[in-house]
Amino acid sequence: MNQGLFLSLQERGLVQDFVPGLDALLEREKVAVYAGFDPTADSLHIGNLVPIMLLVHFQRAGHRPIALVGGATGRVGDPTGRSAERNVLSREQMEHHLACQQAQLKRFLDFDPASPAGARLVNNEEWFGPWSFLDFIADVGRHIPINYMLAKDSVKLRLENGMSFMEFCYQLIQGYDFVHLHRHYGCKVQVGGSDQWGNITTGTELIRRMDGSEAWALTAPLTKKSDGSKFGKSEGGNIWLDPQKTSPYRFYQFWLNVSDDEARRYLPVYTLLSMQEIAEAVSIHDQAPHQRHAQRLLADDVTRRVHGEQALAQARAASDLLFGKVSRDQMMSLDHEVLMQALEGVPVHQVSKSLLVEGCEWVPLLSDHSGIFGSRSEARKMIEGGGLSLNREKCSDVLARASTEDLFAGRLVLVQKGKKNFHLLVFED
RNA sequence: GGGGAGAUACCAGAGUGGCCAAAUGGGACCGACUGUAACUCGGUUGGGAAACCUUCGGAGGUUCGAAUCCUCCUCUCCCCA
Repeated sequence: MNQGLFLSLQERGLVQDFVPGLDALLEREKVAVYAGFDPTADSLHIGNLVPIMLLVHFQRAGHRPIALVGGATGRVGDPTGRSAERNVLSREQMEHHLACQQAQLKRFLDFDPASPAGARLVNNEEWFGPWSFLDFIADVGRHIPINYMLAKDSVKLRLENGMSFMEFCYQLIQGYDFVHLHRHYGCKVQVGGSDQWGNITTGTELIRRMDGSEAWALTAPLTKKSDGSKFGKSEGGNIWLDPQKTSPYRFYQFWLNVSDDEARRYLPVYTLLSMQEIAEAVSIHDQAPHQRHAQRLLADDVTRRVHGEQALAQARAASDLLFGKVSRDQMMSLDHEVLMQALEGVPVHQVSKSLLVEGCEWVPLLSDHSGIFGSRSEARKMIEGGGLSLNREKCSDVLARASTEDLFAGRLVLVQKGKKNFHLLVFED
């Protein structure tokens, strides 16, 4: 616990690059530290979690975090890691995105204005909004050599295929954010993902040239999955923090499904557990890898922090229902409310109850009537292959007919296509 | 502007008059195994219970019969100006 913040971040695998002297600075004084967030979507996603966790660690060590949402930078567009110019968002869209992201950030950081380490939330639109282009190039542009800007990877890589002047200027905009925060909030450190290194150092460079003052930077390694594929995506796309976009159940499942190796690496990065606690957990995990102790710990911790205790409980209940050893009878006896919560996010298909009375066969019911299967053959083949379960009981008879006995809660049937694809069939009057 | 090659299912890619709903590989999905894993193995991958129907860039044509031959059109790639 007495270990310095910097060393502890290093130990957790949160340090990729840093400006020398940062270590000493953090021991010497309490500073303000900022991280920026791009308003490209109406929710943050788990890729944003790393810079957020960095800010959290800083705050816990008594430093003041500043979360910057990029109203201005969002209008320009960061060229980093992009091969083509991206679409520009409308102003209304961006306002909406910013508001959503701000609300999410408040879950992680303590914004108590009375505390010396109370977090601040700023929008760079505030200082860029009223500024004219001429003023900007006169006040800021004169201080930076174009060779310096051209040398950045984000620019170099794009010179071949061309990039707009707007995107070229991006690093200056972000760089000036740092200058502004340095002047008005005494911000001395910027943190971000390692892809932001170029943009961040433009900021420290500007501070040096414009104010003759020193500033520091720290970047965290970009999280990569062990197979090298991109982190934060699943079948359904990005894993968002917004429960409307990624249900707590999906979110929980994402973490629960990471590999052993990933779980080991993610625990220090995405949770606040001490290294000792993590070491103990990993040791328990290694004794019985199939129990996936590490994944459970990770999923519990992250889901709890992002979605809260209640959502976590529901996500776990849903996981038990869908993957646990819940039999048909047990399921039938479950409380309707609990069940519906557990099944939140499962696609719902409505069909007429009259089909049931007629004793309709399952095959047309699951294809023509509900659209769960694209065609009858597909449904039939799935049944023949043993891949269909109704209410967690395998259905192997192609000619089976639906009856009222198959319903739970009077009107529902849980259809399971293979192991992981669930659909809820609702019989309407 | 001139010459050549090509367009086949989710992708890649065989097939050049009937045996073609179309080889093979990849992907995807399912099953067994398993840890809601990896690996491996097996299956499925246009519709239809079936007869059979609709598909091989588009539109016509030849033929008993066309992915396959002919005509036109659209698009792609390559070479020469």
